[in-house]
Amino acid sequence: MARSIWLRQERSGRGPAPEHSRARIAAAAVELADVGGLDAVSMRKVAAAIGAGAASLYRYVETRDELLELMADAAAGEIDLSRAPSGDWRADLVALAHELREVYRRHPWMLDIAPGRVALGPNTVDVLEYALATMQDLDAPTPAKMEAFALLNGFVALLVRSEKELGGATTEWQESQAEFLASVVTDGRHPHLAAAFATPSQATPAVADLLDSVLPRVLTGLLETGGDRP
Amino acid sequence: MARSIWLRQERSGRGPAPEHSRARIAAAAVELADVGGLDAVSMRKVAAAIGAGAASLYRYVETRDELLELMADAAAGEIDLSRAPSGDWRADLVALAHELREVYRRHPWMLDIAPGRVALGPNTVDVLEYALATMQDLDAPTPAKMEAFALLNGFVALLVRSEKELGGATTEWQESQAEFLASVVTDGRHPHLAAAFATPSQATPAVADLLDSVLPRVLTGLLETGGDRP
DNA sequence: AGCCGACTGGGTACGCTGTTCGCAAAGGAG
DNA sequence: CTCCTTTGCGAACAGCGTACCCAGTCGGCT
Repeated sequence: MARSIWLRQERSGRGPAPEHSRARIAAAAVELADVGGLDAVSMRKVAAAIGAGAASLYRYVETRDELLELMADAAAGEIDLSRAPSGDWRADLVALAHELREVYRRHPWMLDIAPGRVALGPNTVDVLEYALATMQDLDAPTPAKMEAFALLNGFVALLVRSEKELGGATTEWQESQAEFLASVVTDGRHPHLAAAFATPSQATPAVADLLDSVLPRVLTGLLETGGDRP
Repeated sequence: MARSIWLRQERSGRGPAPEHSRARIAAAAVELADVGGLDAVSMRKVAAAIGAGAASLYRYVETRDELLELMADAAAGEIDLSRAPSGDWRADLVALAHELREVYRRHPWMLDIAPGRVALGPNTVDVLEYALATMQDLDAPTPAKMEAFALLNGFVALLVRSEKELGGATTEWQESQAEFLASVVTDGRHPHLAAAFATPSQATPAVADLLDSVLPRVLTGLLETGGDRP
């Protein structure tokens, strides 16, 4: 069984010192991904970015997936955990969600990484520790707290994903999607969908910030088993 | 701009009749993915599965992504939409979520496809139409209903993802993750995490079915703007 | 009836990918 | 000073998505 990259030390003592560092490699990879998406993160390109040969990268990382782990954890490291928990766990978690959202916005490729494997590294674990600290006075079973954290993460990812799809420049792909949708709307067999598109975008309330409106409700529902009402 | 595959007709009239069909191709690709994941869905393998040359696939599909669209829509077609809306939109949406979850469970590769591009095809659009029909008596702005559907989808995906990670056979990767976690727990700098793992899994309530417990709350929060309470 | 032109199937090839292997060079430990 | 571990990396391999081109096939028009 292969040990996690975080359990292998960077320097092995003997032999020549490595010319690069995990941090530098991760930074280079993140930069590439920020510009060209995850597809731009190939072993050859990352190696070239730090001025190394492609095969040399494998001295630092066992597979490409491990490189992605490095990147994800580097991104998690951007979250500011210095603010002490206020005592209001709901507010603290929502604040954490905001912070997380900024990370997702800065590094959209995280959306293509996160779903698959959660991949905890040192920084990710620190974030989890912070979330648990936030909930320390809350009387809820530990698994529920874990689920709450996972849900928070997934919820934020979902939000950023949809805001990336809706807003922003209209891609060619979106246009062809819209064209198909138009043909569906006019085929007569989808009345509700047609009605939905007939309304003149009735004063769209600027997509209320679901982070502040819905997330607290979700967390409450998940963590406060007390006074349940249907 | 390239037209959506759903706007191009399968048969072009002139010339020899195609030897295969989109449905057959999609079915073969789905079968491959069910067994070996999305990685097993290569143009060459799919082509071989239907007894064709690799290059021939491009007569039916413009890119591999379009093939994935075919697959996703085929999966969406497995959802049973025959039950008429009951009048209780919440119950109907939860039932739809259950149906959706079965699809995700049957076709885990959907989890690696859905996040990126929502990719509406004929079947997907039918599901959306059904969801809207379910909410027709509900007095909420159309965009909110759309968000609710997207959220429902994302929520189900999130759930299936976590149940796939937690349950099931312990992979080698999970073991190395656990090993790292153990080292973190014992390093003394993560007290809350340590405490979380110290509790003897206190009567884990079998991960209550979040679909029935949390989803209705989320939907309520999103769609019922009335009597708001902090 | 015959032919033209549009269409399908698919072999081949290109550039890219992740990864492995083997070897030369380098430097700490004894 | 020597030995042995470790590093860097050129070359190679299998597999990928995709473009190109040619041969063969058939529908529609004349």
